[in-house]
Amino acid sequence: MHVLLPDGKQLEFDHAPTALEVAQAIGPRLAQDTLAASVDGQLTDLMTPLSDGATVALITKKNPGDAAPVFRHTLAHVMSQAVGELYERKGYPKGSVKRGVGPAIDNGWYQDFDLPEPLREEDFPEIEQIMRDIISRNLEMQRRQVSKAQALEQFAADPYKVELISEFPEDEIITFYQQGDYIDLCRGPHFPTTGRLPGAFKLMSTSGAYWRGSDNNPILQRVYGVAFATQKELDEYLHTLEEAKRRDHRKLGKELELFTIDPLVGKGLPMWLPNGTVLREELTNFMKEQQFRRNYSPVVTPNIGHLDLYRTSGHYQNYADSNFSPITVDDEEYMLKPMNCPHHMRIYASKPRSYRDLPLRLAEFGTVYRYEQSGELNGLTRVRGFTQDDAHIFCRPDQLKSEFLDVLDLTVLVLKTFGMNEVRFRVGTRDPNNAKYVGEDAYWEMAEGQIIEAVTEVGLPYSVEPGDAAFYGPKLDFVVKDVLGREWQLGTIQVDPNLPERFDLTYTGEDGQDHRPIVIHRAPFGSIERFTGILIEHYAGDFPLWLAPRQIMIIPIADRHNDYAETLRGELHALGLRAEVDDSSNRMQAKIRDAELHKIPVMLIVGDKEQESHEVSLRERTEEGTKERKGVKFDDLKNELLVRYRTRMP
RNA sequence: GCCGAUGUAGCUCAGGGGUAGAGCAACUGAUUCGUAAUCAGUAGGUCGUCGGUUCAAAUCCGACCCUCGGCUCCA
Repeated sequence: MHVLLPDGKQLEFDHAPTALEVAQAIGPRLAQDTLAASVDGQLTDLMTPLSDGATVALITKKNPGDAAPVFRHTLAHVMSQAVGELYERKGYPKGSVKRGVGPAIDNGWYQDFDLPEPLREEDFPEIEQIMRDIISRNLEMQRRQVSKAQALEQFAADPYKVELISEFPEDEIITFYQQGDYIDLCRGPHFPTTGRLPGAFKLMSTSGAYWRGSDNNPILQRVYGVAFATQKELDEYLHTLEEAKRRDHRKLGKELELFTIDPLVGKGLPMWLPNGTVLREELTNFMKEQQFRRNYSPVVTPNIGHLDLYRTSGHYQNYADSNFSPITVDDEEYMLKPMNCPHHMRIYASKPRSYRDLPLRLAEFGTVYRYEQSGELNGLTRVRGFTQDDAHIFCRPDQLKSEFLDVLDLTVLVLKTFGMNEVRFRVGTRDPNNAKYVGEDAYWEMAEGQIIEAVTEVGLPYSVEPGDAAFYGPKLDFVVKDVLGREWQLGTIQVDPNLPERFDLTYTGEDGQDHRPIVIHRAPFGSIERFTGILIEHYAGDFPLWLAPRQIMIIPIADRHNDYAETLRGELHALGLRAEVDDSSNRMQAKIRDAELHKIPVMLIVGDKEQESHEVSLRERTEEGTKERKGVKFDDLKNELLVRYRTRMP
């Protein structure tokens, strides 16, 4: 038996060694400082026997962050043990705490419990204290392997573990880990001792979670924790959470008076306030301009449709759970529209189409209504009524790729315009083993191939995710990462031969025969509500000039400058710029503070000097901070602002 | 929908069985000031809703609603 070290050195053993034994063979000091190992690139612990010829890189106290998933996992066990001890302190007999799963996740871990009485967040400090105590006991994490029968006996008192073990194959060797008197079924890996665990952890929250993720199962109590190799990283993470709170679009939406959600109107039904509407209209104008250039044809369709329309499209049957219930009028049934496509299909069908008419690009800012579960509703990002920047491109198979390329081009322009630089494209293809996908193999191969060709041609980074396609065709989603590293799914492009089929859409080809068009569904913003929510957080409310609902605040230093300020406001307004005068009796400093708090990007300060020479003093909020320019000719500034606005520069 | 937490003035929050509090915002008056808070005064609340306990409920109990954190779902 031998193992390889990263420097190419080879170590011989007369048995399958663990990574700890490898470390000991190199030196006892190293063995003490080793936390985990990377074996053939896979994170492993020190207690697991290695296979012959494996390459072993030891992770030591020098860079403990490399072993983060391992110590997070071990901390889940330590917390699990601590919770057991807490309930003993509360007077419950040993074994009354039952456990679900407890994996490491991004930034930390969670552990599910079935508890005799719910855990409260007030209990966190005590649990953390017990955890620190367990760490200071420096318990050894022992790895044990038993047969399935022995495991069933070992965990007989814990129904959740029994359920998991029962599903293993009969001959499976079952691994569990033990520290002190705490034993848990677990695949590992773990730190060798609790004493080597970092102290930079914190219990964050508790919530309910269904056993094995199914709402038919009992609900367990899940406790979340975060952990890092160093206190500094933990502090940074907590700071990021604070930053996320500061950027929260629900908070900023209220402060900047962008939108409101009123229970009397209905939950999940946001109303756009004047400031928010200005922002929304800037977004839709941008998209309208682009669609005009790309020869889209705008259409408008009603907010409800006959139930037969959705029976034909399949939306009524396939998405019954998330539609609003039908409305009966004069013995006919109607439904709030959950998608715009069925209406657009009927517009296509409203007259005979020739191959010369294609591609036909029907675009609509269409408002749709979907019944989202109440617990899902969230500000603007998850709502029951929203508007899509929707379009359906009806094309011939030979036009598919060029149309797809044009949609991709538009998408990339959108991302660039809003400074969303970290973006990921996800090509959802069919899972060949899943029967839900309709249509012929030849079609799928053609459509999937064309999408991947188009994405490659544009030179975008993409991943292919089998099984992620819609049941009728492949799709392309774009996912952006924000400044805080959170991912948001924006728009989507889907290729669909199914709806033209269901609606029996045809065009007359060159050959005089009827042919079936293909439809591309696309929505670069996706939902305008959701996109706006993401934009608010992306800019932290500091919108670029063209998007800022309140662009310019003119600040007269004293009342005698109000008339001059009002003249300037009128001139700016005549150019289409959004300018206001703060003619309150506040001091200039207070007016500036007020404009700052409202995140108004441009402040024009005018006093005696400016009034005499038809100038302004400029104070701007920029990404780099406050920028001041004094003695600026107003006529020059007017032009500058107008150009910036029209060209959508920051 | 499920689990848990929360709900006091427009906003941020204090109070906790016996007359409802502060700061900011609003309004009125004074002040006219050079790059993030001028001073004084006035007004503002069915303490989420409904019910119960009590001589007395914003406070204790119950149900419901909204919101928040998760779970599940997302054409």
